Amino acid sequence: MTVAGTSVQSPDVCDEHYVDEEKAMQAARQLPDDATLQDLAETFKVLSSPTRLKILHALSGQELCVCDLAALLRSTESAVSHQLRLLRGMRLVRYRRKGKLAFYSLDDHHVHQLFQAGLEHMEEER
Amino acid sequence: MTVAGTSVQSPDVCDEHYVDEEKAMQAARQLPDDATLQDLAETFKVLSSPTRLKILHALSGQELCVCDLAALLRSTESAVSHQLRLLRGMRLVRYRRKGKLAFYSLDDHHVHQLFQAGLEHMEEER
DNA sequence: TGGACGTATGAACGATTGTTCAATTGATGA
DNA sequence: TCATCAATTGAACAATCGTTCATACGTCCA
Repeated sequence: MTVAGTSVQSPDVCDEHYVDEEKAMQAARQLPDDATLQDLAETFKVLSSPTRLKILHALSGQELCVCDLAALLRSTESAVSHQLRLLRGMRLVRYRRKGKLAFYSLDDHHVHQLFQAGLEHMEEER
Repeated sequence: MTVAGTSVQSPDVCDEHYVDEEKAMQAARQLPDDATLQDLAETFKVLSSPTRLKILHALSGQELCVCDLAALLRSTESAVSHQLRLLRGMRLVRYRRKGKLAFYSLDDHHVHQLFQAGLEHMEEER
C-alpha cells in the first residue's frame, strides 16, 4: 500500500476501520520503535544462516583463526572472512591478531543464549 | 603440523592441516548436524524481518485478524498474508476462522522468549 | 629485500527474499 | 442467488544475500 497521500478513495475497509480497534491500538502502543525493530531484525538475520551459525557455534568456548574456521566449515577463507565481517560489524565476534593469524571469538555471551533458546524452541516444536 | 621439509612444496595449508587441529576437531565434534542447523537458521530467519517481528509482537498477548494486522503495519492484507503463511509453515503462529475473518495468535511461547532475548542482547551491546 | 602465506576486500554472479498486482476462494447477508 | 468482503495464492519484479574470483594488504622468513 502506498501512503502517498493521494486522493485515492480506498474502499478497503481495513484502511479506515479496525475490526477490533481497541486491541489493535493496544498492540500498536506496545510496538517497539522502527529503529529498535530494525536492529533486532538484523541481529536475528545474522543467526539466520547455517554458515554463520556454524561459525558462532565453533567459536563458543574457544577462539579459532580464519584458516581453521574455513577448514572446519569446508568453505573458503574468503567466504568465511566475508561472514566474519558481518559478525564483526554487529559486534557478535571480536578478533585479535597474532602475526599472520586472526583469532576470532564470541564477543557476547548473549549469542550463546540465543543459540540455545532457538534450539529449545525447535525441540518443543517437534 | 609444520612442514619443515626443504623441498616440500606445501599447497594451501588450510586444505591439508589445521593451525590448531585439536581445538578445531573439538569444535567439529560439538557441531550440531546440518539438518538441525538448517532448521535453526530458518527459525531465526523468520525473526530477521521487521515486518514479521511486528506481526509476532502484535500477536504476543492477543489474537488479531489479518485485516487489523495489515492496518497496524500500514501494509496490505496480501503482504501480511504472505508473511503469515511463512509463520504458519513454521508453526510459529496459529489461526482460527470466525466467518470471513482469520484470527491469528502465537503458537509458541518460545517466540516471545526469543524476542526478549534478542532485545536484551541489543541493550547490552550499546 | 622478495616471496610466501593468512587474511581482507571489491566486483560480479546466481539464488533467495519481500513486496505488489491480479485473480481466486469461501463465507456472509441482502 | 448474487454481490461483497476478508483472506489466500501465484506470478513477477526489484532488492538483498552468499558465494566465487581476483586482487590487495600485512606479516614472517629465507
